[in-house]
Amino acid sequence: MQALTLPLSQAISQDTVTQGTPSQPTLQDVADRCGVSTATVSRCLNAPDRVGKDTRDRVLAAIDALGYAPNFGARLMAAGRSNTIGAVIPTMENAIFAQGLQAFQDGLHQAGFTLLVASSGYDPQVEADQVRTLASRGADGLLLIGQGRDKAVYDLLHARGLPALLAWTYRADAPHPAIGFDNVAAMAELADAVLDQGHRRIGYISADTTTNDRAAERLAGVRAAMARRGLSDGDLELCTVPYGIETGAQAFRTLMTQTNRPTAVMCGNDVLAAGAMGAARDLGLAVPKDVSITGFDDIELAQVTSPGLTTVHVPHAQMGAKAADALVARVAQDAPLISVKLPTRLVMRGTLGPAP
Amino acid sequence: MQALTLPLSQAISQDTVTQGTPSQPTLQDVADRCGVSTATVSRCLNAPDRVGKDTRDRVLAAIDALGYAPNFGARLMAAGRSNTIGAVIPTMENAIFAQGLQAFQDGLHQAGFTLLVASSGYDPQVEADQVRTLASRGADGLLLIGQGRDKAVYDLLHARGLPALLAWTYRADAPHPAIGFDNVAAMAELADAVLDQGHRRIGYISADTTTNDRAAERLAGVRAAMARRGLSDGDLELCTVPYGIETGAQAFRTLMTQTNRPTAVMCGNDVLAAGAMGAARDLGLAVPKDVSITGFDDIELAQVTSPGLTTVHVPHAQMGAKAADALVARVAQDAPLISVKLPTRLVMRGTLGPAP
DNA sequence: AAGGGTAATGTAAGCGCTTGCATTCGTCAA
DNA sequence: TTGACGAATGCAAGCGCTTACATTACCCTT
Repeated sequence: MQALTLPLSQAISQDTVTQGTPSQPTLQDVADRCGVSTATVSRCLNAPDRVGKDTRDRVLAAIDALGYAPNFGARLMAAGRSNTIGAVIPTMENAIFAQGLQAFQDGLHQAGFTLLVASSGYDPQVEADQVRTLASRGADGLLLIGQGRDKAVYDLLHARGLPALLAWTYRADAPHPAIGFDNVAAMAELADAVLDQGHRRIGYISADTTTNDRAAERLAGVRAAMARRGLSDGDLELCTVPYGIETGAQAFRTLMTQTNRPTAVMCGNDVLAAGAMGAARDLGLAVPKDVSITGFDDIELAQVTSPGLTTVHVPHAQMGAKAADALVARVAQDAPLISVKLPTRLVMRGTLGPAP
Repeated sequence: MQALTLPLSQAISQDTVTQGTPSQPTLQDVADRCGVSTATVSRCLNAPDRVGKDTRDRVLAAIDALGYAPNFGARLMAAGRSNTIGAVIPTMENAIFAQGLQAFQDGLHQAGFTLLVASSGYDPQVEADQVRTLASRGADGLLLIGQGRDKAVYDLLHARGLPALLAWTYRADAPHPAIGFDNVAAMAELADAVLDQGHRRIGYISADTTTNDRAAERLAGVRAAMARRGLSDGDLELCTVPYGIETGAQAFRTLMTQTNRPTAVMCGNDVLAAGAMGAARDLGLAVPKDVSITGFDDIELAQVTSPGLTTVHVPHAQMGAKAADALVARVAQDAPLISVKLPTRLVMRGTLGPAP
């Protein structure tokens, strides 16, 4: 065992740098080896029932023996299909999309599809780039997050004939097929619960609403709920920050150090809320006695804070799985993409209490 | 706004199902449009300085006008390079690899490379499959997690001439280039800190050590530290569970409900530790007064528990960035892959205290 | 026994791009 | 003026695979 204080250390082992030609076995090699044509081998792989049983066995054995694996580029070019679905998500940094994406990937894998993931960092320009990249890589279909993006992107998809499914969003009036939930209504329901506890000064920590339509919708949900009770916009103290635990903490401090501070701080998602929880602890504020805090998404984080975060549960896994099924059906059987609205559910843990 | 209680709902909008041929513009189209050969257009893209300035401008304009994007499959087949790096990680579900991966992706993107991510679910068989898939997709290089995997996988990589870099691991005696940290030493250091607090009955919650060499190494670190103090294996209460917050909680309950229970519970990573924290709360045990808990990794979760988790900080972002640089250099300039050991650091938050 | 049908397999034409080599053409030195 | 040379460009051969169509070999049916 080594001392832990070793400095960042030096070269130890290295791989063998490019030598000879490791050239892969090709269809032709397999064909030669069992005295059939490449067509037959190809059919063994793509339509096994169109090949005689013994030939098939022989071919499969040869494939195994040679360690043959089809060349993706060639296949893509010849067949025009890639058995690949691309996904562009805003970020991989936090766990918001992790569980849904994992389910999505599992679903695809089961159907023999591969998932290509790209992240945009919430930048529309980058997202457009990533879509282009995935398209030119031959993705057969795409999963995108949210509705809000440049028309140019939708045009590109249409021009390419590339089916796209939107996720983490659902709006009855949306022009594109989507699978998700109603951000507005879900956050409004949570806001109702908060207002029911007698809170009238509400703080709200939001992600940037200009490039993130889910964030905008959630904010709209709070506003709607407040309006229904006759509360004005002035009763909502808004603080917009980038996603992150630390930024959430800062925003919370900002909200709580002003005069006439809110009695409840609602957050656009659990990550921000977790940050707020930490800041509350540091400020010596008891949750929910001194201040209530809520989140949104119900990711793992929400169970870990103390007390557990009151939040909105989103069926991530179900959404990912259904999205995979839908896209596979669309790509493989030309089934139309259909919008689906999934139910969300309030999860009352311990961070929401009556107004002091 | 809709009622939140709406049932999982039905078809609303659908995309236009396959029509006409959306066929993309090709190199030939671009070439025709400006009266040059495809070779010239290709060179404009791949070796601009080998083309006259005015021709180049004309071609680039045409590319823009036509919205041309190169066909990846064709390019891969003709050139044999894909400008793609693949990564196979155990899971996307929790945040353990998220931050490192994000940094990795950023680094690659900056160098003009694309990242392909696949996850294995800690299943060696699936991992081997994913490696094969990525290889046949023309990945120019691979990032893999940990050292432990079947020799067949390494053979495959070697046969393909596919450079691979291992991450989240570093061992001086390792046969393959790796960038990471010394799991054994890092966990031993943490165990020393625990033992320094007078704990003698140690509980340890581990992930499955048979398919996860990092988990095995961390466990070895604890054992080594204990051995150095003359403690026997009997003083270590081991509980092995799959990764997860809930499984961590269960394991903690198991450890604490037995007679002669441990005074400190060390966990193989922060996710398990977060679960343990929750279980401690539910059992009415104060941390660290009644029991100490430690984690490993220092992911976001670790800041969110109350009190904050005492853990081992791993330089995820640095690791991801360096891995990207190394692989790009290897692929683009044939630079040898070099093993790098990064420093870890104990983070004393609040969950480790003196033995009761 | 002949004709027709079917299942199994082979033939060969691309898919869109890169790149080694050939060609063209203008420039410059002798 | 001529030849050599280099820069710019064109030509065309693949890269490994899929698939429409052609061919072959059987097995039935009448």
